[in-house]
Amino acid sequence: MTPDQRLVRGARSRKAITRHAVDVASVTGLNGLSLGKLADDLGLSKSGVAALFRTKEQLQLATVETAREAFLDAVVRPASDAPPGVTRLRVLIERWISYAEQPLFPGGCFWAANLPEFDSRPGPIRDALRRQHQAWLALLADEVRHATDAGEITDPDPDLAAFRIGAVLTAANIAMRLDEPDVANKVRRLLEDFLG
Amino acid sequence: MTPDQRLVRGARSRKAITRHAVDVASVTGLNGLSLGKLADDLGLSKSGVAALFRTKEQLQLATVETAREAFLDAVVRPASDAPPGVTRLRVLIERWISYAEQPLFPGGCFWAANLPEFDSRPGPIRDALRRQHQAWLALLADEVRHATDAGEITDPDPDLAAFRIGAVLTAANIAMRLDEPDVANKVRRLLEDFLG
DNA sequence: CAACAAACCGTACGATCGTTCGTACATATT
DNA sequence: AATATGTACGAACGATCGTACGGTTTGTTG
Repeated sequence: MTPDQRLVRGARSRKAITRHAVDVASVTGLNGLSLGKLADDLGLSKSGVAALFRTKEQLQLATVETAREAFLDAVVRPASDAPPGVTRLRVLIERWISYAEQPLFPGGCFWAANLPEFDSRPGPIRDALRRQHQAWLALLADEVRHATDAGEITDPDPDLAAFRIGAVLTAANIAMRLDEPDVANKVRRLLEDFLG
Repeated sequence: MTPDQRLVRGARSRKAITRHAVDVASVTGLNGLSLGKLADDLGLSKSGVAALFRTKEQLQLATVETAREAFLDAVVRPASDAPPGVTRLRVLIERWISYAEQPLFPGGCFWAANLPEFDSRPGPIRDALRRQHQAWLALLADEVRHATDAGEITDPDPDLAAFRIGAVLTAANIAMRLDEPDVANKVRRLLEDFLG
């Protein structure tokens, strides 16, 4: 069962395209993507790009998925080395701040950039973005739960705590994008206040 | 000095167009605006709309300004009846929740929808949106300052408090747009916890 | 009355968009 | 060896975009 090299090639091309599309979409939004632009940027033909994803919406969906993988690699996976509870929570937050401060994507947080554009437009793209957003909040909530179970902190509503953490982080992303000073420390103070 | 009726007419037309443009932009974003679409929606000609605003960017800027006025009418001005400090802060927050829950604009908060789209794109639109965003946070901070000066609450950093309130509110807007349940009460609990 | 200005329209322009079709080539399958 | 599949391309399509020009109508100013 040797792998089909045609499919391997295709998968590699798709990945290269969506990885670049993530960068573009973090600035211009998923709607700002254009097949011609992407093709030009990568030295491909427009029809070639269009053929790999049968429609633009599928390109956008694949882009969303690629963004998720990059986010997991940069933020979530590194934190899984830390012990559950408050310390892992701290690593997650610290990683997220780096993710926004030395931007993994040139436009900052991918979801902060694209959720507002699609949250009022029903369809598979909104569904995918919402699913990922909820997964991120659920991850935070789980860690808060761990922390309360271990007695590290006391919090009556882990879901609410996760909502609050997520709110501060995405607000921090906007503030950084608007070139406001000292945002990272602002966030650290707010969240340390919460964890202490 | 009777007013020039031609200019009056023009101003009224511009207002009608930008008021509709605000609604559209709250869903599709300011980039999703199109002269042809706006003209069709309002029964005008594309070239007529284009002539009233000399360029699309100026239409977008006028749209941003119209959104600001509508926001002031719906959220800020009603709260100015309440006495400064905690109670006015409460009215502001309650008004903002209504503003997002029974949306003044069909796509929810105008700035939550458009700031992420322009925060990485230098230019007059980003500048205008940022100015308004900062004015909103400054308003919240001023009210927090009033409250601490009056001894109603104790808070070492009103700017940080405003950042926190704004963060929770915009996160609430997203959550509502994603059809999550009971968001308003979530927010009320978080902010009451802060004000109490 | 003459000159001007603004609102508004119809038309047309170049550009860009997503999509489709036919084709060439490499790889798998039978 | 014959057939099918997937990548990639060039060319062309209809649609839509922002903008520009000329002309008509209505109101203002000299």
